[in-house]
Amino acid sequence: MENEEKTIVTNFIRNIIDEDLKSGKHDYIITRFPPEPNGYLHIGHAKSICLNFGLARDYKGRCHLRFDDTNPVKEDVEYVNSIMEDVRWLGWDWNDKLFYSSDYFDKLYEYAEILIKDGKAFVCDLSMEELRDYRGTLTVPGKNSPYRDRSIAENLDLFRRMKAGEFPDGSKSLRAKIDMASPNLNMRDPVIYRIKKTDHHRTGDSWQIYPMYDYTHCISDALEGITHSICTLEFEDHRPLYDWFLDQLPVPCHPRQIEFARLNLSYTVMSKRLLLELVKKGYVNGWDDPRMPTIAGMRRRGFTPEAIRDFADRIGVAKANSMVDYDLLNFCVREDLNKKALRRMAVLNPIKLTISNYPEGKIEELDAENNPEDPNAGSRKVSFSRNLYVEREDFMDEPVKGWFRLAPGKEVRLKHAYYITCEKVIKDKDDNVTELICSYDPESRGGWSKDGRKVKGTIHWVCEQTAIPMEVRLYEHLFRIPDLAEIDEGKSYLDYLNPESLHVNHLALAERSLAEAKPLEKFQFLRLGYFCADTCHTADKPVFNRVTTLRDSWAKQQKKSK
RNA sequence: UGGGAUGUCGUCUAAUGGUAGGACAGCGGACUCUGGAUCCGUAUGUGAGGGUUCAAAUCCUUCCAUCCCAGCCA
Repeated sequence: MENEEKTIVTNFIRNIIDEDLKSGKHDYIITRFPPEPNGYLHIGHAKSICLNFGLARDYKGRCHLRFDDTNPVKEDVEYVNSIMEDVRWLGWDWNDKLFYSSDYFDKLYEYAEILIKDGKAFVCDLSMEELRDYRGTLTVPGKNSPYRDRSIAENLDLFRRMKAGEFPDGSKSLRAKIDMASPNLNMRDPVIYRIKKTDHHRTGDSWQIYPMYDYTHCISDALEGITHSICTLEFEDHRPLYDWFLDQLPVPCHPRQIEFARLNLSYTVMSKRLLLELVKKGYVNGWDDPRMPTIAGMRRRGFTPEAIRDFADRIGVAKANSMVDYDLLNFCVREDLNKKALRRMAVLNPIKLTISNYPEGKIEELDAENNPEDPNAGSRKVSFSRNLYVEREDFMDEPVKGWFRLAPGKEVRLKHAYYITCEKVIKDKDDNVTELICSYDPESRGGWSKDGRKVKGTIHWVCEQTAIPMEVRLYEHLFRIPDLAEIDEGKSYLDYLNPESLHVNHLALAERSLAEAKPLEKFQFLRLGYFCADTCHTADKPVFNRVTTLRDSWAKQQKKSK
């Protein structure tokens, strides 16, 4: 990924790193991406991944992949695997720096005993409900636990017995002894170990107690020698606790936690909980549904890693909460796919077109360039005959001002083929247009004429004899409103799901070569947009997903004049 | 009404006391065998008030708005 010919835009984290390097605080940097394996990665994670791995790349440091797996009831190897696949697909490499917080369970336990021996942690018998009462509220201070003053020996004994599995889930916890009156709730004697008699996906049944995030994360960072521990804004209040643990314990170093604003994208949600609900309740077809903002979904939709990385660069990194316009994502894929995607012709809503003066039974092979943006992409043959299909929307019986596509008496160019003129419109008894009879100019083969006559409109087409039917899935935003944080009183985000988010089209016809597409291969269907062969695509049953449309200045103009 | 943060074009983001800049979106135009791409041009912004200074987005001050925190989740 060295060749990303991008000018690096600075941000406040890079400024901090620059200072740390300049002052000699660090000679190199180590970052980490620490997902919890309890769901699939989404575009918001991609922002964090590109930030952390991108920093490591640019500063010639390294970035660890660490699974933050301290809560076995929510976590699963399925997620571990999907996360590794997605990070790799995005183009990043953690080399041999793959870790799990569970790798540190022994060390974490030892440290906990140190805290106890130093009188900085105690075993508490309060139930969850009691603990809530004792914690106080945002405005009133908490009260000390009645178990706060147990002797060190008793704490040690109880903690060891917790570990040995002598007590039921939830009956006891190990808590840090900090300050129940702290205005920061996180400092009110936070729980650091809880009893969970649940098997862990890596450690099996060897643990009956599991450490909490706040305790685990800072120590894991320190053990790995992380220099800059980058997380999202909601952990800002946790930083004093992050620092507190590291100050109490004989850890090898003290990483600096830096918080940035997570990504919000318009017309979608970015919460693992909500995404899980969409999957579980069947509002979408799995984590890789092309409408999902998951990496897996976007991959299947046809987004490229390059486009996503470019997007991550463009949105920048800051501390202010923000909402990024989905159009920026569209821009990024279009820009990438414009350079790479081979052009093909397909008709989504076909109408029959017959060329009256073209010999019956004749089929000729015409040259068609594969990508005007890339001379090396070469060309292909497309077959042409008397019987064609064109896009129904490219014909207008009574054309509006500025229309330069097909209309009665009008001449247009069939892309790569001939000039044709619409001579006759055939309609059924309900006045629906069923067929267009046209004439062609044999002198215009290839799509131009010697007399230099101007033909403004160019439309795409397919040949009836050789076209193949296919299924095309067209997508719109998953939700009807841009900001799901702004929903009406008493409504759920589910009430804002867009019922139109998926259109399945079975009418579409494509030029023959598209049958040979490989799953996940991307094309530009001329004048229609970028399309990606679905994971279930086969030559016998071609299925394409629309990644995004092309820019359409005609449609925009029409919308405006309406 | 506790604590922590954040406010710069419509959106995202730079500017570290010295000309408020870029990108997307928008608008206008050129060009075009994709109404695509490309190229050119253009409008729009420092939350508000006060203060310091030759000079303030930046420093001080008073407001205002928004977000986060009361899991044995991360």
